[in-house]
Amino acid sequence: MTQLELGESGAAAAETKLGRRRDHTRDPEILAAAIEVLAETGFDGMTIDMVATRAKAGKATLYRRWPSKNELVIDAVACMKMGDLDVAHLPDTGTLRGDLVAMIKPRSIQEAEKKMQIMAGLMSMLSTAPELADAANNAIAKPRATANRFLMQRAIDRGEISPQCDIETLALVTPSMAAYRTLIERKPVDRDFLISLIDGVLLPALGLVGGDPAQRGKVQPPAS
Amino acid sequence: MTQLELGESGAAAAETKLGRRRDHTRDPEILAAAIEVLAETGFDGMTIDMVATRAKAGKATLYRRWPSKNELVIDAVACMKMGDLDVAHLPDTGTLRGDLVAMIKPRSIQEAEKKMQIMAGLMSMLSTAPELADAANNAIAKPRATANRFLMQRAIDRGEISPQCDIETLALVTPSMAAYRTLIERKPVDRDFLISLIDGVLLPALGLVGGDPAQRGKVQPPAS
DNA sequence: TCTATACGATACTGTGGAGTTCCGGATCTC
DNA sequence: GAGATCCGGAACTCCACAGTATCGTATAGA
Repeated sequence: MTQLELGESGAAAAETKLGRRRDHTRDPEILAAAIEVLAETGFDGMTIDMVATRAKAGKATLYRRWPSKNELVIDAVACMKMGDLDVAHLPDTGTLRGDLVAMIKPRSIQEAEKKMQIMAGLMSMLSTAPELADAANNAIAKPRATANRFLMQRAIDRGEISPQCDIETLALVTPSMAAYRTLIERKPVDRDFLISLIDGVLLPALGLVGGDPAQRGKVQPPAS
Repeated sequence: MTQLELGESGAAAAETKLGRRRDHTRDPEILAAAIEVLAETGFDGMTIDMVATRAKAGKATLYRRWPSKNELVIDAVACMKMGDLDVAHLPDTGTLRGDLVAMIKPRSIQEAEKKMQIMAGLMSMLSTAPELADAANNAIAKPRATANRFLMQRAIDRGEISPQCDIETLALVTPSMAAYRTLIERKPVDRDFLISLIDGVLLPALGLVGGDPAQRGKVQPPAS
């Protein structure tokens, strides 16, 4: 956003006046390189030279576009658009469990893990750059929770689960626990893990059976 | 552990031979100072001078004990013992909900938030120092999950909840979601949030009612 | 074709922090 | 009290990286 504003409004007039305009066609490559390096080394380990080299650009070129390393990173995170989690592309299998399981794809797992790497790399910067915290939250964290919320709301609408359910909180279960597992436990977020979340936490909490239907009815009433 | 071994076995003999031995009485203060600075500035923002100044020690003194900044931090995290989550001190109210709610104390919330600050500060280092990742996980993450698991197992033993429940996964719900909320969403982990986890996720998933008993029975059978 | 400008590459500067060395004074042991 | 050693403090070296300046080249526009 930052550089888009500059590129499209302020600078453009001056650029067309004389000679050729600044070549913005390579900006996406630079931003992508920044994201890659960020994911691999973290914000503090990342150097401008690394990004420039990876993007096959000169360091000066980067500084012609972004005033500092911080601005570059903020822009890179804000412009980061990964695979679609748009409402239009979400699965619709007819049952909530079907939908949730259908969202487990190797591609989306891999993407989520990369997002988490990026988030880990940003961690040290988040407390001192609130704008970055927002950008990271919007690009990395929110989309999955939004998708979950949508699927659950649809399940409520068709009467599969009770409208009393706390879907606000439940929509955060998968992203939270996947983040915890990746960032802190350092274990892989594989299919088994996600299935155990669905069948061991989400569906039971929503009043649906988990994995083993045999456990239905075995639950005792609460000691009141 | 590292410095304890050195202090008690190898170096001790040499130290007693001549003059007085190295004064290890101030090590805890130094480690505590390191933890404080770590929580405030993160690993990369932390300097040895900051730690030395805060501990009212000389920088050279720190290097006499730990060979590098990394070792110091690893030791500080490993030796970090905060308020007790020992099994012996856990609440026992007779019901699982009572126990879980009894664990919500301003003191423990505050402590958990500090732990998360530390974890955030360590994040950038975790991928390059596996030993640190283990130390951090043991000191920061595991204790709360262990406590939750103990409370749930006790609830199983007294027949309050089904033994089929996936308590392994469910024990991680609170720490995971609290971590996500602190580190990524940057919202406070307050009592309301924890209560909504207990009543909106944990208890329903365990087959107990959540907050509002009126919703019992409204749940439809699963679409099979 | 000519000119102006942006480009990539590279050399340079300045700063900040890791790790080292040295010193005067305090403290323990004998 | 004497001797040895460790302490806190401060000055020092060394290096990595942010940010700047320069240069030869490539290319778009006139």
